[in-house]
Amino acid sequence: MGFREDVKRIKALADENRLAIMLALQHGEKCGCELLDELNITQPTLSHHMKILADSGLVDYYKEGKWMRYSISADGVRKFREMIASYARCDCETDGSISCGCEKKK
Amino acid sequence: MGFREDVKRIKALADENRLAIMLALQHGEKCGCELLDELNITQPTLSHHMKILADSGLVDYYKEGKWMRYSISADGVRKFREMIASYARCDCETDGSISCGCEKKK
DNA sequence: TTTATATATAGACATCTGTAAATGTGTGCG
DNA sequence: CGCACACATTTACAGATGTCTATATATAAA
Repeated sequence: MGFREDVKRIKALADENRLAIMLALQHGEKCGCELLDELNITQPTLSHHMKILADSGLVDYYKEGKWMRYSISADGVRKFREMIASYARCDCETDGSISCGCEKKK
Repeated sequence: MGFREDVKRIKALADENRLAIMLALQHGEKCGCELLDELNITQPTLSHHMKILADSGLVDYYKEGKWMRYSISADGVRKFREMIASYARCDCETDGSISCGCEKKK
């Protein structure tokens, strides 16, 4: 029972501004100042959100001159969706190959 | 730009106990007292979490005698994953049929 | 009816979270 | 160098969230 890391990653997406950022990045790389133009938040707040998204693995980044270039991590979003699917699924979707150690009681 | 409802649904999954509950329900219906045995929380706290999961649409429920029977909502988890995928995806995964009104600036 | 069981609600409280103002760091230009 | 721009960090604070205790409601059994 160690869901802490998954909770942290899910929380990365559990914010209106961070959802808007994910959409804004879906058509390619952008720098912080471009994102700032699209969101009604201050620069420190954006910096805060980008750190959370980057830490979660959903967003990649690199520095170019004085700009930070942000982009969606293809691998990050794929793994994220797989993680979500491991919790948000029902019995009719399990393939039977996954052991969970559960016992029916009574 | 109204992500409030999506944020609310994502937050429903952003908690360690609620993740544990989703796993506990993956093999079929359970009542509250069964879930209580598996989680180290008090009954009011479980009641609180079940309300959040039910409100999000991830969990179905009905009352039978003095028991509340909880189960994963097949439709709920499917729609949830689709919602997640609309945010957690990259350019290489878009099919081009989705208009977003974005303009390339500069 | 009394008692036990299952669940919900109300209230209090500590912690977490998003936000902005102020400040610091780094880069590039003149 | 001095200055402007892009971004990060620190600090403070209001509001949200998870948790419990206490209490209420509902169902069923004795």
